[in-house]
Amino acid sequence: MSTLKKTATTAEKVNETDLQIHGFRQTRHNRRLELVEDYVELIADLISKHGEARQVDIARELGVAQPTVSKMLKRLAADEMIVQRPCRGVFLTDKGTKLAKHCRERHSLVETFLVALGVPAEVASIDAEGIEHHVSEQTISAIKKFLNSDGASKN
Amino acid sequence: MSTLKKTATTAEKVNETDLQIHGFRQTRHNRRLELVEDYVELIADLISKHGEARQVDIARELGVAQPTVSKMLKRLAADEMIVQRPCRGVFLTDKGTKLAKHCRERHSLVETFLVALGVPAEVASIDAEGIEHHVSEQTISAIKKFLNSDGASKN
DNA sequence: TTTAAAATATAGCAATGGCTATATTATTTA
DNA sequence: TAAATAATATAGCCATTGCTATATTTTAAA
Repeated sequence: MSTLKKTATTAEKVNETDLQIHGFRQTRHNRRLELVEDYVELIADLISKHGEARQVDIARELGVAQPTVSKMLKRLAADEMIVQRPCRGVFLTDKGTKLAKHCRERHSLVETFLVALGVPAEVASIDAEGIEHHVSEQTISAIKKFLNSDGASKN
Repeated sequence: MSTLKKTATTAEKVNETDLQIHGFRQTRHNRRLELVEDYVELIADLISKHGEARQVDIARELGVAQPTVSKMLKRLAADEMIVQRPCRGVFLTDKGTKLAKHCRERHSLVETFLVALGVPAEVASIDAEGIEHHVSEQTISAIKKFLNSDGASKN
């Protein structure tokens, strides 16, 4: 009945759907990085605003419980994104700083872009939060190009 | 030391960061729906292309194992998104069809938009996969408006 | 109508990301 | 310095999403 049935177990099918598989795999991979990116980005924000990033602050900002943050920070420390100093909060390593910088730039770019498109600021803020992690370098370039020409056309 | 410390345990803080919390909560909520949306969208695609959507096909397209699909379909059936017919694949309920339609439209809109922005088709396809789940109705409207005016300016 | 093959289901494991309740460890302050 | 408070860590639970290995059920074929 199905055109797929006959070859469902053969190897030829693989090539046919390779791109699709790659797409979903890439997306799943991005989804696993989302939380890490949220954390380093938030930690950078807290440090720049308040000079420190404590677990209670992170937990409050993210809307999760403190032990959840504690567990995640352990993971980030294992990944060498942060260092923890007792009762003094967490600090970004070079690696973490680089990632945070990248995320902040990408985040603000996406948010600016949405606002430029006419999305209300509050909604743009929420959408950007989810979208940012899935924006490739090529799309970043395209957005930058758009913002430049858009800005030029309005001046 | 920190400006947060003094009031960290008081209720006043809540209002101050309410929006931020709401943003992350919204994003976490969206993230939980991503998989459901991926499935119904893919099921709709498979049915329209091949007249049926079997677990093996879904698994191959998503790049996961068949038991993973089996488990997820159980959840989708419990959510009344699909009905399962043994050895005949899965079919969308009205509810599932509505969601799939919405997702497909949103997905293709985002992909079209990225291409219109100048993102290479292959990259646009991957990025759209991740982005689509985080695009609000307001952003959809803004994109539609852009595509219309963009199309008009080139005609 | 058995048998072979295909499709689906189940069992059982692991990692992740939540939670509450309860230590433990640092820092202040009395 | 001892006690109180603040910050962090740990224990132990749950749900989700993946996996492999192995049933079980359906369909098709001999």
